[in-house]
Amino acid sequence: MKETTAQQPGTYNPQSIEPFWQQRWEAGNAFRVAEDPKRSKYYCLVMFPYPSGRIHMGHVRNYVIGDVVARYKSMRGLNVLHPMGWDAFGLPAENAAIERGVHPSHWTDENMLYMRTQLRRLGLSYDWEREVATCKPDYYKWNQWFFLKMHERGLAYKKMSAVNWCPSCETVLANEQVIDGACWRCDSAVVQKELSQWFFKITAYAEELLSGCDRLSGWPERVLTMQRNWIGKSVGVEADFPLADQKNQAIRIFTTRQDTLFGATFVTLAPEHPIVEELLKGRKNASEVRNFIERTKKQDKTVRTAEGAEKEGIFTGAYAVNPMTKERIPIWIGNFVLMEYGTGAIMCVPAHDQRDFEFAKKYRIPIRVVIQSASPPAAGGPEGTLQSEELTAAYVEETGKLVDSGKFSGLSPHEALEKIAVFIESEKLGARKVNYKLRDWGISRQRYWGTPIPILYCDKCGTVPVPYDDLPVTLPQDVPLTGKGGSPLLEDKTFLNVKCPRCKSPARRETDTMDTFVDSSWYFLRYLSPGLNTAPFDMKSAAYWMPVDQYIGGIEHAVLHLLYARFFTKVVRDLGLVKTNEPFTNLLTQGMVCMETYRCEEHRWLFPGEVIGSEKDGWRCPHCSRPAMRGRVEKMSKSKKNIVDPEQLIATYGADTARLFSLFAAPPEKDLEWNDAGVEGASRFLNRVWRLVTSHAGSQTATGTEWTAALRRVTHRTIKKVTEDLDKSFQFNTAVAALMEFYNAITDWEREVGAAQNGEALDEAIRTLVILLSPFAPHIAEELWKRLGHAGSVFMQPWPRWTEAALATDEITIVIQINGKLRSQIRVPADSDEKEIQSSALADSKIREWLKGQSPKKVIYVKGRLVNIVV
RNA sequence: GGCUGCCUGGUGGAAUGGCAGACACGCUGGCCUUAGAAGCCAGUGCCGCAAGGCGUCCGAGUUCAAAUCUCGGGGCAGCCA
Repeated sequence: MKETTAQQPGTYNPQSIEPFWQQRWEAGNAFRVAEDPKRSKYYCLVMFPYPSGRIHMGHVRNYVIGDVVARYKSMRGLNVLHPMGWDAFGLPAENAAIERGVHPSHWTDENMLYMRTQLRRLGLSYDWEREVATCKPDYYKWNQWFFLKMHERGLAYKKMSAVNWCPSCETVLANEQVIDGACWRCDSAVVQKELSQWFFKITAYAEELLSGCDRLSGWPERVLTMQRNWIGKSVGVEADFPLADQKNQAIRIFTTRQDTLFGATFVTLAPEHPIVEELLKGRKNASEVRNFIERTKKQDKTVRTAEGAEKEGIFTGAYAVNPMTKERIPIWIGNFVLMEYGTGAIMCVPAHDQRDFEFAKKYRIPIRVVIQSASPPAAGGPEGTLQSEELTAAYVEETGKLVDSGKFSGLSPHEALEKIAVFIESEKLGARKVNYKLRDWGISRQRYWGTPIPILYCDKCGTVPVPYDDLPVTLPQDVPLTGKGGSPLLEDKTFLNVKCPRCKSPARRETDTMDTFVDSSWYFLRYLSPGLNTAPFDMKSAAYWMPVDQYIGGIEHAVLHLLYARFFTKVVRDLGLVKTNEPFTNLLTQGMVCMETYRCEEHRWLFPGEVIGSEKDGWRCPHCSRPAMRGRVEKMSKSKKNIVDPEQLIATYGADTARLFSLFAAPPEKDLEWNDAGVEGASRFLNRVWRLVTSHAGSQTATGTEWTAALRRVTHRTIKKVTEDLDKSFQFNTAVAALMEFYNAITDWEREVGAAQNGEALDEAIRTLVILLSPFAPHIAEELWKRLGHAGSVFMQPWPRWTEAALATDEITIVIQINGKLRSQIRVPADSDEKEIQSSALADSKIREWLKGQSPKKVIYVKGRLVNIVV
C-alpha cells in the first residue's frame, strides 16, 4: 500500500481510512510488546469471548472500553500489554456438530477466524502475537498439567456426589449453573443424579478467598458482596444430641445460634443423612418415611431449600436428647436440610428461627421461648412478654435476655454465644466450628468438547495419573456426536483402552472432560508466554506483568469466573510459580447493552426496525397490522429480536462512530440503551471534527494576546478534564462530552476572532483535539494527524499536559445567593480577597433591590465560587 | 424476607454539600437549496405576557446552603435465602 490514502479531500470517509490504518498498525507491529524492566508495565485485560460465530454489541462495548484504556495508558508512557484470545471449548460447538454434522474443532476455527476479522475492524490495539485458543492441545495440555499438580496435592479428588443433571443438555451442572431450578443455558428443569465426579478443593482456600475480599479495593463493592455471600462463612458450634434409646450414639448438629440451645424442641435430618436407616429399623412407619425420602431426593436442592418453598417433613419415630435440658425431643426428616452443609443435621428452635417456627406450627411441635424480648421490642409486643403459646412469628432479634436456660439465664444472646460455646467444649458435648457455604468445584463434564481429564483406571493399580511426559492427552478427532447418552469419548475404543503406565496391564481412560471454567481460570497467565512448551507460562514474564492492572468484563461473572480465577492464582502461587496473591488489581464491570423490544400477540417478538407506526399513534405489527406492544428495554438477544449487528453498524458509520457512541451513551458500569439517533450524533461529531481539522490551514502570525489566552484556557481545561476523567474512574462519557465542548469552543472562537487572528493557539487547540480524541476514535485521529503534516503515528505522541498558568483567568464569576437562592452574579478580579468580594456583592444593584434595606444576619463566602447572604 | 445498588427534562445522561439539567438525542423556528439530504444559526425543565414562582420518586430532618448527608415510605434491578 502506498503512503497516501484513497481519501478524497473534504469528506470524512471511514470506509477508506479505517482499513488503511488497520493495515498500517498491523504491518508496523504497532501493538507488539515485550518485557522492558526499565519501564513501568500496565496489564490491561478484557474477558476473552466464546467464539460463538459473530461478535455482538456487548463484545463491542467491552473491547472498546479496554482499547481506550490500553491506548491511553500507552500514551502516558506505560508499557501496555493488551492481549486477546478465545474461550474456545464449550457446548455450542458440540451442538453445532450434532445439528449440522460439522466437527467442533472446524466450527470453532471458522468462528475464531471470522470474529478475529470483526475485532480487527474495530481498530483494537491487541498484540495478536499472543493470541491463545483454549481448545488447542498446546493450551489444554496445561489444564491437564495443573490438574496433575493439584491431584498430587490432594486438591483434585474424586467422589460420589448427587449432582445437578440437565436432561436436555445431558450434562452435569455446577450449582452456580442452576438458576431457580433450571439450566442456565436452556432453562430446562434440573434433576438430581448420583455420579462419581472430579472436584477441585476450592474450599481449602475459602478463608483466604473471603479475607482477600477486604483487600480488593479496586473492585466494585457489589461484586465483593456477592463473593462474600457465595463463600458464606458462618461461625458456630457442632454439638452432639445423643439418641434417646441408644445412648452410645449421637446426632451431631451444626448451629450458629448455640445461645438458643435450651429452646431446641426437635432435631431435623437431611433425607440423605446416613443415620436415617438405622433409626428406621423395625419401625412401623418406615416405608412411609422411605417414600418421603425418595420423593425429596429427586427435588432440586435450590428449589427445596428456597425460603418461599413449602417446608415438608416427616417424624422418624425416634428421639434424641437435648444435651442442655436432657429432654427427649423428636427426630424429624426435613426437605430444607442439606447433607452438604454443616453436618446434615440441625437442631430446631421454633421460638427463635422463622423456618423452624413454620415447621413446628405445621406439625404441632412444642415451641419454647428462651430469649425474652428487649425494650423496645422489634417484634412480639411489649418488653419481656413473649409467650411460647402466643407467638405468631419467631423472635429472631439478637437483643434481650436468656430465660429458662439454666445457669445461662439472664445473659444477653451475645454473651451466651461465647459462654455456651465454652461450656460445650469443656463438657465435651461438641466443639466450635466454622462452616462455609462454598462447595468444592465439580469439574467433571460428560462432554466431548473439553479438556480430557488426565487420569487412567487400571484393574491392578487403581486410579493412575497420566505421567507428565505423556501430556497432552489429546481429544480424538473422529468421535460420533449424537447428543445422547453419556460421554462421547466412551465410544472411541482406541482413546478409551490403554496400558497402565505403571504395570502395563490393561487400563481405561477417564472419559470426563473439564468444566470450561478451568480454561478461563488462568488464561491471563498464558498470554505472558503463549508459545512456551516447557511450562504453562514463564515465571520471569509473570513476575514482570502480573498482576493484571485492569480487568474489564461483564457483571455476570461476579462469582463464577472471578472466584475460580482467584482460586487458581492462589494454587499457582503455592506451586511457587507466581508471587501475587490476587490476579486482578482493578475490576471494571461494564453494564449490558440493551434495546427496546416489541411484541405482537400473534407474531411474537418483532424487530424494532420492522414495527410500523409511532409512539403517538401506536405501534403495529408489519405482518398482521394488529397493535404491537412496546415491551421493556432489555439486554440484546436474538430470541427477543432486539439486536444491532456490529458489522452492519461499522458498514454504515465506521468503527470510530461505533466506538464513540458506545462510550458516550452511558457511564461504563451502567446498562447502555442502544439508540440509532444517538449513533447519528456520534457520527455527526466526527464529521464536524473532520471538517474543522482538514480546513485548518496552519498557523499565521500570532496576534491578539487576550484571544490567544482565552483559547489556550479552553485547550488546557479540556486536557485536564479528559485526563482526570480517564484517570479517576474511566468516565468515558464525560470525557467525550468534554471533547464535544472543546470542538464547540474552538468553532465559536474562530467565528468571533476571524481567520486573520489565527495563530499558534489555534494550532495547539487543533493538535490537542486530535491527540485527545485518539484513544476513543483512533482511525480518524491517525488520518487527521497525518493531514496536519506530522510524520509519525499520533499514538507515538505523549499525552498532553496542562499547565496551571494557562488555566488562570484575570476575572472570576461569583454567584450571589440570598438565603440560599440564586439572586445575582458578579465578575471580580481573580485575586480579590473575601472582604472585597463581600462588599461588591452587597453593593450589587440586584442584591440591593432584593435586600430592600435589610441588613444581613450573616454572610457566607465560598472561595472563588459564591456568596450567600442570610437575612 | 435479608443485603446491595439505583430512581434527575420528551430521551440518554451531567453535577457527590455551593449556579440543577453540561454534552448529546429529539423537537421548534430561521439561513442555505429549484427541492430534498447534509450543513450552519437561534431556542428548548414546568407554570407565567412579564416580574417571578415551582422543580431531582414521596415525606420528614441536619445545614447559611441538599439531587448529593441522615431517618421513614414507595418503586425498580441484582445477589442471597
